[in-house]
Amino acid sequence: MHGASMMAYRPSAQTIAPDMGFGGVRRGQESRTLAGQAVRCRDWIGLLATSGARRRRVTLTDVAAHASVSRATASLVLRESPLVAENTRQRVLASVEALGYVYNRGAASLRMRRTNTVGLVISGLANPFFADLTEGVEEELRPAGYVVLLANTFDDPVHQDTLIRSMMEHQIDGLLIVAAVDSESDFVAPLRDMGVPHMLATRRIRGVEGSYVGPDDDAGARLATQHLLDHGARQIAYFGGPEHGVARIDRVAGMAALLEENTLEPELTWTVPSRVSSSEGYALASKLLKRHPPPEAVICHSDAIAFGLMRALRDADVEIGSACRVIGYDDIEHAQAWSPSLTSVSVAARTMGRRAARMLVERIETRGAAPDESLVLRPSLVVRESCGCTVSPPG
Amino acid sequence: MHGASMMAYRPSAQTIAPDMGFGGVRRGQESRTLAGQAVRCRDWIGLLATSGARRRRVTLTDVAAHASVSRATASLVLRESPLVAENTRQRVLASVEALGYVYNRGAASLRMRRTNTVGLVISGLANPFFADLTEGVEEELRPAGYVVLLANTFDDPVHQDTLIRSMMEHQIDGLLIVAAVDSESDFVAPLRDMGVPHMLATRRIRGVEGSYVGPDDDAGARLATQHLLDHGARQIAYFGGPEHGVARIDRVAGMAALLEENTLEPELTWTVPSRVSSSEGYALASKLLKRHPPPEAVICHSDAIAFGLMRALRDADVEIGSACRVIGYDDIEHAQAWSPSLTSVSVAARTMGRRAARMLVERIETRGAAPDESLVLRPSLVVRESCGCTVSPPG
DNA sequence: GCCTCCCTTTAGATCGATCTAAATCGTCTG
DNA sequence: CAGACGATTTAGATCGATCTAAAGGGAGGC
Repeated sequence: MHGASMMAYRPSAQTIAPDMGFGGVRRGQESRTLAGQAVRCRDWIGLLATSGARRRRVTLTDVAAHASVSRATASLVLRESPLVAENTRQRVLASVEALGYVYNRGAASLRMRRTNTVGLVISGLANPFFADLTEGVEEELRPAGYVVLLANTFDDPVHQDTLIRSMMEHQIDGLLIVAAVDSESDFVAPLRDMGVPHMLATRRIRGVEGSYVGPDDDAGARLATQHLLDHGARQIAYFGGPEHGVARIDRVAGMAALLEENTLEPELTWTVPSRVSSSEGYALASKLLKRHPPPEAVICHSDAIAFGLMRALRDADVEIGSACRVIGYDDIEHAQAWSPSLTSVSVAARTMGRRAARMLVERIETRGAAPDESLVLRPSLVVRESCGCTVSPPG
Repeated sequence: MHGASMMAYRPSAQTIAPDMGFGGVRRGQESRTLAGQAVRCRDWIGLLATSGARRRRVTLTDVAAHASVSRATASLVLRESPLVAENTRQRVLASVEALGYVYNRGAASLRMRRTNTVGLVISGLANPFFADLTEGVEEELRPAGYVVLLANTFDDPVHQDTLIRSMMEHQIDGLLIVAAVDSESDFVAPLRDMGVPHMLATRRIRGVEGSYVGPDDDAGARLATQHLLDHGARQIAYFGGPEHGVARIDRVAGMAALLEENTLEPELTWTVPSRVSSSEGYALASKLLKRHPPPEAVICHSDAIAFGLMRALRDADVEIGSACRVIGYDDIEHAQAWSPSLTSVSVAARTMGRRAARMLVERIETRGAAPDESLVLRPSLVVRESCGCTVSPPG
C-alpha cells in the first residue's frame, strides 16, 4: 500500500516498553515492612490502609469476598441486573461503599470488546469554530455514555495518520474526524479495513466516501452573495482560505454561480488563498490594498480573516459597510462585538458537533449495519453592520 | 463524607449494562454461512477475509502462530526488546504486516496497570484561552506517549465531580484539571485517596493543596496598572470576571496594592463581576456608561470583555486610548486585529498547558514520589494601541 | 563426553472484569 | 414424594496482552 501502512502494524510511536527496561533490575512486587520482613504486595492492604502511596487496588473480587457472594453476582449488582435479590444487592453495594471500590472500565472493556470511548481527531482546537464543535461533540457523547479521546492534528496529514492509528490501538468504539485540509483520499482506509465506525465532520475530503456531517458551503456563499447583491454591490470578491480546501472551492463556486445568474463576474483578483488567522488576513489585505482599490464587497473565508481585512481597510481609510462591504464566515462569538459588528454566515459549529456525534453513536450501536449517510446543514446569514445594514447593537 | 461520595463507588452514569439487556435474546457468536451451517466465530476468519463487517480481530496469538513463535516472543518483538534474535524479529514483523495486526492497548493496560492516558478536565473549551491551553497539553503529552481523555465541565462543580469519577474508572494515569470556578475545596479527594497523580492548572481553588501551574495574577495586574500609571492615568478600574474567582480577587488586590503604593485608590465602581463573554461585557459596560462617566483607564478581566467594553465605549463616543485607556487579559489571537488593537496581559496559555502537562508526566513517572510543586508563570504585557501607545500595526 | 554459560525462546500465571452453562434451593404440581 | 419450575447464585472460561521463571540449544572449557 502507501507510505502510512509501512509501519502501520507496529504499536505506534508512543512505545510500549515498560519503563524499567528489559534486563534491568527487576522491581518485583516485594517491599519491606517496618519489621524488615519481605512481604508480598497482596499483604499490604491491611497494613497500609490509609497511607497515601500506591496500595493495591480494590477489585470486584474483594468486594465479592467482603459481601460473601461470588464475583459474578457482584458484577451483576453493578450492572443493575434484575436477576439479583434485593437483599443481596444491598449487601454488595454496602461492600462497594465500605471498600471504596472503583469500577475498572479497562478490564470490562477487554471482555466486552467495547470501551465506551470515542476518538475525536481534529485539525486545530485553537480555531474557535472547532473548539465549539468539540464542545458540541462532548456534550452529546457524554450522556450517551461515551468519553472523548482527543487528538489535534494541526492540519498535518502525516501526523493525522499516526493519530488515527493511535486511536485504533486504544480501541475507540468510533472515530470522528475533522480532517486535515490536505488529507490523502484514502486516509480512512485503516478504519474501514478494521470495521471501526467513523465519520467526517465539517471538511469533506475528495475521494473519501462514508458518513459525513457538514455545512452546505454552496448555499452559504449564495446567501452572502445575494445579500451583497441586494445592497447593490456588483464587484464581489472571496477572500482567503486554504487553496485546495473543498470549503473554499465550493464557496467560490457558489458565489460565482449566483453572480453568473445575475450576469456578473466575481472579482477573481481577490480570491486569495491563505491560512485562516487574522494576522495573515491583515498582512494579505494590506498588500492587496496597495495595488488595487478594494472591491465593493468581500466575503471572507472566516471571521478571523474578516477581522484582519477590516483592520487593513480601516488603516487605508476605506469606509467599511459603504465603500467596502464585508461578510465573514463562521459567526464566532466576537463577531458581534467588533466595530462595525461583523455580518457573518453562521454554520452553528456546536450543533454540527452534536449531530455528528449523534450519528456516530448510532453507527456504533447498530454495529455498522447503518448505511452511510451525509447530513448537510444549511447555514444562515447573521446580519450586522459590516455589510452596510443598520441593526441594533449587540446584547 | 460529603454528597459526591454517596454514589461514589458505583460505576458512573454512563452505565455498563450491555446493550442486549439481561434475559434478552442471546446473541451468541454464531452465524450461518452460505452453506447454511452454523459455524463458530473463530472459523470466520478464513471465510470472510476481506468482507467489511466485524470479523474477528487479529490478536498477538494469531501473529505468533503465523510466525511460528510463542506469544511471549511476539510480544517481545513488538516492544523492541533486544532479547530476540534479528532473524525472529523480522519474521514476526512480517507476520504482523501480513495479518494486519493492530496492537491492543486496552489488554496491555490491564496487565501493565497503566493506560498511557491522561485526563483533562476543563471548565470550557469555547474560551480561546482554554482551547490554547488544551492544545499545549496535547502537544506535550503526545510525544511523551500519552493520549488525552477530554471532558468539559462547563464550569459546573457537580458535573465536574462526575467527570473526575468517570476518568478514574477509565484508569487514567494522571489527571489535569482546570477547575470550575466554584469547586468545593475537597473536590480532588477521590483522586488523592486513590493515589491518582493530578494537578490543577490556571485556576487555584481555595483549600486545595497539591501541584499547580498558573499565572501570577498579582504580577499581571501590577504590570497593567503600572503601564496605565505611566500613561498618567489616575482613575483605574477593574472590569468583569466571575465574582468569587481567585483570579479576579488576586488581580484586583494587585491593582489596589500598586495604586495604594502610589497613594491612589482603585475605581471600585467599575469592579464589576460578570461572566466572560464579549456580549455580557458589552451589556454591562453600556449600562455603566449610562450612569457614570468612564474612568480614565480600565483593566478588563479578559480580552473578550475588553472587546465588549470597547464596543460600548465607541457607541458612547468615548475615544479609546485617550479618554479611556483599555487593557485586556489573555492576549488571544484577535486582540491584535481589533481597532484599536488591544493591549493585553499575556499569560501564554499554550506554554502553561505544556508546563502543566510536563509536570504531570513527571509525577506519573515517578509514581507519586515527586513532592508537590507549584509553578507560577510571570505574565508579560503586550503593548498595542488601546492603552494609548502608538505602535506599528499588526502583522 | 560432560558441565557451564550465554543467548534465545516459551509455558503458564496474571491483570479485573463479563459471560456461559450449570448448580442450588425452595415451592408447587400431580 | 418425585419431578418440574422459577428465582438466584456461581464456578470457570474468556478477553488480549505482559511477566515470571524456567527450559532449550549451541559454543567453549576441562
